[in-house]
Order: sequence, then C-alpha cells, then structure tokens
Amino acid sequence: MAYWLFKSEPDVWGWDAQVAKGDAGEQWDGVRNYQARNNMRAMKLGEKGFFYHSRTGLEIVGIVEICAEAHQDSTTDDPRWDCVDVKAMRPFKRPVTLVEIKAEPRLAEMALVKSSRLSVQPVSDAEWELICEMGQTDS
DNA sequence: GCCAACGTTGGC
DNA sequence: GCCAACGTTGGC
Repeated sequence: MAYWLFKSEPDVWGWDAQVAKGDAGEQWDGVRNYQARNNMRAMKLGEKGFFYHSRTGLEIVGIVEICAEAHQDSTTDDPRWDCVDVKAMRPFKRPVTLVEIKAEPRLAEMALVKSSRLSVQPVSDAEWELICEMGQTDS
C-alpha cells in the first residue's frame, strides 16, 4: 500500500471543492508532467494521498482516496496524459504547514521539500504516519 | 508580483 | 544529441 501527495492551488481546486464532489470524486486532471503522471499510473484503487494547498496556504489539509486508477485525462486528446480519480476522505484536525515539515528533520527527504515543483509525489510509510500524527488525524 | 528552479521544445 | 530559449510552477 503506497501513499501519495497531491498539490493544488486552492484558488483553482481546493479541499472544499474536492469535498463538494463527495464519494463520486473527481479526476485529478491537468497534469502535464511525466514524473507526476508516472506516479498516478502507479496508484492502486483504495490507496491514500495527502491534499496539499500550494501557492496560497502551503499546508496539507486532508486525506484523499484513489477511487479510479489511471485513465485518459478527459481535458485533453493527447494520449500521453492520464489521471486518476480521487475523493475526499477526511480533513486534518490541524493542517500541517510546509514550515513545520521543513522544521522536522525526519521529513527532510520528502519530495515536497526536495523537489518542490513535482505536483504528484510519493510519500513513504514513515512520513505518512508522522504527518498524520502532526495533523491529529488517523493514518 | 517576483524570480529561481526546473521541464520541455526545437534548431542546429 | 546538445543546448539555448522559452514556459510553468510555487515559495517567498
């Protein structure tokens, strides 16, 4: 069971918009980066990911679940671009900010810190557990 | 709003 | 196949 992290600018697609979609979920479209796409192709039904607000907010606000594995991104005809569907599972009691993550030595290897431009990234089991604790949320 | 870092494109 | 030019992302 792998864990993931999805970034979005809340002005464009934020946690509230994700929650509003309910259990039907929504495709994580618009990714035009091979590494991010490859991460989505590796995702399995039922796996979980963090939902991170980039640009404004700069914090992890909740947990989403993969509710459809990789398929064509319907916002383009270009067959290179796939995406998964995700649905909101639960919010963090306390959002975990980028500042806190950077201040935590055990999270220094996170892609969020090391390759800040990658919009869909893997999260290790240990990182997952720790961040859930920091967010006072069940992992 | 700025700009550094990074990824992609395309001419050679 | 190199690399300069360009576009985009995202922290600050």
